[in-house]
Amino acid sequence: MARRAAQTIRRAYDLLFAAFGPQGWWPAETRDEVLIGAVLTQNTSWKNVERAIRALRDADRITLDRIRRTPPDRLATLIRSSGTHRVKAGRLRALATWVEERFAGDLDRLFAAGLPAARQELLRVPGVGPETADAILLYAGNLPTFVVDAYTRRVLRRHHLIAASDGYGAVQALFERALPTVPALYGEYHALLVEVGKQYCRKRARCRTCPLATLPHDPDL
DNA sequence: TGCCAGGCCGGGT
DNA sequence: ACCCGGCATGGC
Repeated sequence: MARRAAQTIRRAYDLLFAAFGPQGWWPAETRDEVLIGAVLTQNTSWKNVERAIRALRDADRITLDRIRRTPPDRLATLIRSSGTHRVKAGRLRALATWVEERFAGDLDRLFAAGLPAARQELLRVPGVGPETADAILLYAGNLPTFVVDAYTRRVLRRHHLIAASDGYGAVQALFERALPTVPALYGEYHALLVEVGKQYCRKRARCRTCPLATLPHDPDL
């Protein structure tokens, strides 16, 4: 039961890693960029986020400190390609302001609190939900918290490892019980799930040739 | 050509 | 405690 699910989770990692190799996530050059990208990619394809990141970089505003001091309208215009840009401009400013005021702009102070304290604090920032918080903690802070996103759910659902009604915490706990507590492993696994989701879960027909097709699954889920 | 993407929030039941 | 609409651009 739970034992079997854990084995499947570990087996799936091996299959995905064999198929795709190391992903080297998060795609960012600095820790600030991880936080920025984590907000920008909310319900948005990474492709559109890349444009926004590029615009921020070209405008020399790709740090939390510069974002905090950019007028909301100006910021919204720069990140327009990421969709829901006025909402995200506000969220970026809220996050940047919070890091400055609460930690004097030093992310080390946030991450030094460790889990679960840093997570609980992050979740109080408006615009930061569970996935965004976990992405920040894992990829910028190197803290072992598993990131659960829409692809993760879809893949696990398809392989009967979760129920449709399972919440974020339940899915996360499944991974964290099945795997050794290693941030690099969590990070690699999440990236692999996104990759397999993008390539094989969008169209039902592709499901057949997915690296995970040898595991029990249902393409209709 | 609609539908959806690496969510989150607020209001209504 | 769930459920739903809003946010919004660009790609397939």
